[in-house]
Amino acid sequence: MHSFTEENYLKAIYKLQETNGEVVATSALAQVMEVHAPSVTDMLKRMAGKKLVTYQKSKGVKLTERGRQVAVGIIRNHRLWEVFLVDKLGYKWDEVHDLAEQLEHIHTEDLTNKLDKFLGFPKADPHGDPIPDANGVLPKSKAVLLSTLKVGEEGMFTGVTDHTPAFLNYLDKAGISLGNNIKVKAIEEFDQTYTLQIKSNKEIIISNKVANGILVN
Amino acid sequence: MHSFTEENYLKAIYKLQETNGEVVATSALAQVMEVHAPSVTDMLKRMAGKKLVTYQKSKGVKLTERGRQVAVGIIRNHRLWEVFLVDKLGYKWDEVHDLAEQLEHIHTEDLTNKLDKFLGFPKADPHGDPIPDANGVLPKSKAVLLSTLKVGEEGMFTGVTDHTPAFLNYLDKAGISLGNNIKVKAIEEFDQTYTLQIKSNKEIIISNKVANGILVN
DNA sequence: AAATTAAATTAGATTAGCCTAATTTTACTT
DNA sequence: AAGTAAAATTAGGCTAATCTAATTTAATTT
Repeated sequence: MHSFTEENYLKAIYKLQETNGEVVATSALAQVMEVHAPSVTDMLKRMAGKKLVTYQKSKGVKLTERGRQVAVGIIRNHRLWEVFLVDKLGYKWDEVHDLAEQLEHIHTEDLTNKLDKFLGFPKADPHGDPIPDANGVLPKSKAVLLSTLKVGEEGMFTGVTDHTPAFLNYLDKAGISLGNNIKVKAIEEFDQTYTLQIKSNKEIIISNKVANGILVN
Repeated sequence: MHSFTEENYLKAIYKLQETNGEVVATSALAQVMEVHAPSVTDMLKRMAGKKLVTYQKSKGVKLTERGRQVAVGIIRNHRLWEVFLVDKLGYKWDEVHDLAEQLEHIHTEDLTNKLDKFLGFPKADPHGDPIPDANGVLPKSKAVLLSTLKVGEEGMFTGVTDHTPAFLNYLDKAGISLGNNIKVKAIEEFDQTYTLQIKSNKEIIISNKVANGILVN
């Protein structure tokens, strides 16, 4: 139906629209897709021809409704495959991204829905990212960065903003796992470090960088 | 590593070598790959450059050892994914081929082996085709065509030579399933039809065409 | 062995997706 | 408002994988 490349552009545009606002710049896309700007311009023209995006020369791109549907479908598929890889095949959460990047492009509606059922209709992937439902609806999360909590406040660790293996590994080593309750015991003004209490027992100190990678509810 | 296209050529060459002898002709490949002959010539040159095949102008192709390893790896992966689709996701045996054609190209050694383990190290795919082991060894089958049996002889239904959905559906409808014991009760000389006894109870009549699609052991 | 037919190759194009270099458009300063 | 910097586009090329038309090589028939 659509090439892997087109699907990757759609996904990238979708994510940029989510985080950086409605209209996406050529340069931003070029950076995310790791190609040079003229390649993006080329591709956007082709995709506009297929009604996947609306593109105005030098004015950036937006997804059409159809483009959004495809993008969300890919994301749904990606996250379901991640659950499969972790829950069924025994991969660790920091190992699945690249494989899921490939598997996500193998999707018929039927396959995705059967996989969803097989996995028990999971609501989030191994990193806590919500899985869109079969209609392309993505539940709005009201999770906030751990770094926005004040001393004494607490929340449940429900997701990460940093998906790099390095960060995920750090969390493993620090003993911070999805679902844990995290309470901010202290914030050191001097160097912006946080003292946390995890699961009402152990206490640890993390940097601001780490606190910015953790989402709590 | 290798493109999907290269992998498909390797698989096609492998299968043609198995059935039609050591050396594969350009025209045979063109037919299987559903492309025109000059495309094959082109591709063979590229693949010879990568040491995946040995190719002599106008003399046909053979796989190199490396080419064979890759081809068998793809077949292993294809068959494991078919088992997954049928056993885990609930697909029927006539529905999985096209999906597995895509999934087969997503393969790291690790993924394939984890999938193998998850599926319980199956020895055959849903059509009875043997699954190569992790070292690329494919068990030699001594199955024979049902059409070669004489009256009174019997065997266990262990595979098909015709993988089309139409044929597989016919077998479903006729109540002939993998693993069934099949005994030839009679062969009608006039029109080459076979009267079979399935699982020591029901008796059915099949055509020669069907008898040529069934492998027994 | 010559002639014919069939198979394979070469030559020259096409498309998707990418590139670099040059140019144009937009945005930002002063 | 003019000048500069940054962003985007056009122009022209490249590669993988395909095509058609023309040619060459191999196989088969007389």
